[in-house]
Amino acid sequence: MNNKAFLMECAKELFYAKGYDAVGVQEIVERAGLTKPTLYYYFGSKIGLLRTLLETRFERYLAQVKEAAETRSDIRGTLYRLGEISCAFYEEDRQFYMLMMALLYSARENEAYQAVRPYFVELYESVVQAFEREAGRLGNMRGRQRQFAIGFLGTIHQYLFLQWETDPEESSGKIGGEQIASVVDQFMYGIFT
Amino acid sequence: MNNKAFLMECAKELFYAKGYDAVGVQEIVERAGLTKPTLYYYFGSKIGLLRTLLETRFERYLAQVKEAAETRSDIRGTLYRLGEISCAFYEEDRQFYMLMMALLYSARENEAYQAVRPYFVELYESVVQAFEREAGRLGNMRGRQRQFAIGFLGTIHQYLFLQWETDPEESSGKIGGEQIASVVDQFMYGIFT
DNA sequence: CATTTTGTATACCGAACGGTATATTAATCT
DNA sequence: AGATTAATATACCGTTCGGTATACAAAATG
Repeated sequence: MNNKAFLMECAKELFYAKGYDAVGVQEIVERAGLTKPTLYYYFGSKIGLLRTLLETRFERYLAQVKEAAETRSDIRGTLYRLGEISCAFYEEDRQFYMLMMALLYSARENEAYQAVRPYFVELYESVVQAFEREAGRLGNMRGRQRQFAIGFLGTIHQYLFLQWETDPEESSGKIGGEQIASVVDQFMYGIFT
Repeated sequence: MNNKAFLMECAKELFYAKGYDAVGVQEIVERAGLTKPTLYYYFGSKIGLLRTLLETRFERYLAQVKEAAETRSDIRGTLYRLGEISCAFYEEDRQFYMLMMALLYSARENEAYQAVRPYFVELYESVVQAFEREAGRLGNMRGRQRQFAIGFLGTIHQYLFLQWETDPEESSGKIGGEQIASVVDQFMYGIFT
């Protein structure tokens, strides 16, 4: 790994562990065994580092979500696919996933929040579109597409959050297709399934 | 309002707006028109201030939740009551509610996270108990009480989060009983209601 | 081989950080 | 009224903050 990628990796670990604001530039470069000017050479600023990190990691996930949301299928298949993609994204780097969530819940005024917001807006809009496209086949949704979209993403996330609380390290293996199906079904048909 | 309460109020606003770590003690006392030793007189430290804030605001909400979770009723009634209490808590002080959520999603190592965690654990356990108590009447839950509890809290929260994104200021009035019922029903019976 | 570009380090900037030793004022108690 | 306690302020501590001016080395380019 070159120094640029290594700085991003170190920064991610520290941002996850302590929160973006609480991590100093000095701390990042020390962990990487480098010095400050090197960081500023590659990223220009601390927020520039975060932006680059988001760009290189979140965009691929977002592209997959968009594709799944636009692909014509039944609603259950689409939701399952979305669940699958999200779980894979979580599995790929649990720390990064949790970092994203933490940033999403930080304050509006915070520059770190402003850096992640566009990604989540796009993510959310993609899922809204999926529900909207299915509106006809799904019966009268009474304009609740937005509620469903945020509800579904929330349900998936809650499930991953529970996984995380139970098993922060990757010790108990990957999340299976059955588990995803169970969560999708709970969302679609409620708790009596 | 006395200076102690005023300091807590100012701190809450700043913690909400910028995040716990990013707010300086100096900043808090400046907003309150006081000085640092006054803050340290009342709270001992910055984290002491946060702890006092949580104690005075979260405990009442938690007590209500516990009572609702322990009161014998049908599952729908219990969930509705929990929804009602959570919405009221949100309405009472939206900034505080969002601050709690932000703290919950901050890093494990962070002292602010460690300060809120016990409250959320208790909250979560209370709801698990409610599901467990209903297990008999609810059919075979296949040990999914925990999944349901976190799923339910997540669904409620997602709804409030959507409210917040749509209308951060309290402009469009209180959340009605119908809306709460709609969310509870979606959780219980899925999206085809 | 000379020059430019890329990558990295030393050493520093002013500002803000959390926290405190000490003094002073205002209120309460005896 | 005198003593005590509660509440507030001035001025300071050492440390760390994000960021930079400058220099130097290695690699690529002519």
